Amino acid sequence: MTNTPQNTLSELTVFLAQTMLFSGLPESQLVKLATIAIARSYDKDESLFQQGDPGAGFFVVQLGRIKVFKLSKEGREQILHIFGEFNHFAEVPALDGNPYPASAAAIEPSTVLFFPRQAFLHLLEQQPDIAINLLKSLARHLRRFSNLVDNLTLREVPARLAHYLLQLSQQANAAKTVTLDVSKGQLAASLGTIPETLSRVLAKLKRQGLVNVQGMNIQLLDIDRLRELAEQRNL
Amino acid sequence: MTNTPQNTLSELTVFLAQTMLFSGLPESQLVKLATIAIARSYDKDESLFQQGDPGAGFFVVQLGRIKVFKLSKEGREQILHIFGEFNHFAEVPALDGNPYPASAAAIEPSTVLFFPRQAFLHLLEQQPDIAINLLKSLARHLRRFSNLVDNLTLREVPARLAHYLLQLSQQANAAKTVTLDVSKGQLAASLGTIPETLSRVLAKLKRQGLVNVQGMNIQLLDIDRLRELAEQRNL
DNA sequence: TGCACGCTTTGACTTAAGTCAAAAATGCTG
DNA sequence: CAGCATTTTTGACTTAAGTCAAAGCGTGCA
Repeated sequence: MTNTPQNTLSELTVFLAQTMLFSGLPESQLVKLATIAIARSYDKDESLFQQGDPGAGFFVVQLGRIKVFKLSKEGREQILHIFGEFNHFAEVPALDGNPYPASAAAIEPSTVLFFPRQAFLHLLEQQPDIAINLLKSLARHLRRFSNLVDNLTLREVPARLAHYLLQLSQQANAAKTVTLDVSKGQLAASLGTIPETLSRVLAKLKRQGLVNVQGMNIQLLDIDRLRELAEQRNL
Repeated sequence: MTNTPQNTLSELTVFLAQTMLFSGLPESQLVKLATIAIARSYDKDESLFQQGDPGAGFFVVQLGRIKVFKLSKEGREQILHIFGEFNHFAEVPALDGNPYPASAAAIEPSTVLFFPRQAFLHLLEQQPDIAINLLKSLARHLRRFSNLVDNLTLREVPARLAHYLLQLSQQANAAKTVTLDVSKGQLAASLGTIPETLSRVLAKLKRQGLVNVQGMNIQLLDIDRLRELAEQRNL
């Protein structure tokens, strides 16, 4: 990790205004926020913090992508979410001061803004608007979790994969061909499985004529049946 | 469901002040809150709302217990959490107006206070203290979820069960014998499994001399090994 | 250009946990 | 207290998904 002090204050405020958390705030508040933010850069695979570390503050992704994940004792990884530019995470430890409940690492070279807990709490007290935005933000995280639990326990791997592919397609406004935004290994960890299983399931979908796979590009051949598969939860 | 208008306003304010969400609020605010609250009673197994229903508002449990759960298409149930007296839930749909992401039902005869979305949002705007409490509350929910995902995907059933039993023991300040607070069927649904599997796992722990089971009472015979088992995530 | 490393795939096998069905236990309710 | 309904347990079986090991690929670096 390296501290990267190259942002000017006005660059920072412009950036902050584009995040969900700080959008709509008056310039004066943004400047204060920019003052307490600490820019940090991370290499690919470098860790930001580990599960159990004291909750020192929260992060806003300025550039790159950060995965937040849990690790089992045997080393299996469950990715909770991957955060991209303008996203923020770890607000809860920043709020309650308890340890981070998960770990975080950069999946590509990344720059983040770190907001130390105390300074942030201080600002929060003064600015109720931030509290409202923070509420929205936590609400979003909660819906994500609720969805994750649903996927992980009530659907089997093929359904989770189909669901994921359809979502990707959605985001690329209903494109028939999608490009994976993470490596297959990371995708497996996001779907709550391992690379071998993902590979086999993809091969099965291919065999059944639902998709065509070449590397990271996946052609969705039969959206209807994929949708059916995604809907069909558990067995 | 029946509306139960028997609370007096002062009874209500006294009650509300004891919830995490409304603690520390001035009397005047509590009265306003009491005015918009609607008391409802439910029989055992009666539904409060279903996944997908429009987010009409949130709930505070006055009496009894409410389970919040997801259902797979095949009817398997995953309990997200069971809320008891003074607990509140479904704040997110009340905040963002989107549909309930899960279903809720009474697991015993229960009375809840329902806070309709619009009236609540109105109060929220006027009272920043409520926003702060709400933040704490959502933070708590998020930590719970994070823990749930950990359990469900990174630990196998025996570890989840051991973890649950130890937690129960903790709550009864380290009692050696705990009484299940829910039926075994509901416990299975909380642990992300089915009654048959739970039954078998309990039998195994018994065979191994870790516990003694008689109905809902479970004697923890070897806390250390239980702890080991709980710690041991996945295989 | 080539080779070396990491990622992905494939194969053979194991295993945790689900399914279905029936028996046993429990607990209400009249 | 009997009798019925629900819950829990047990048994035999199936299956999804994990493990371990080896083989393919593919990309980037020297």
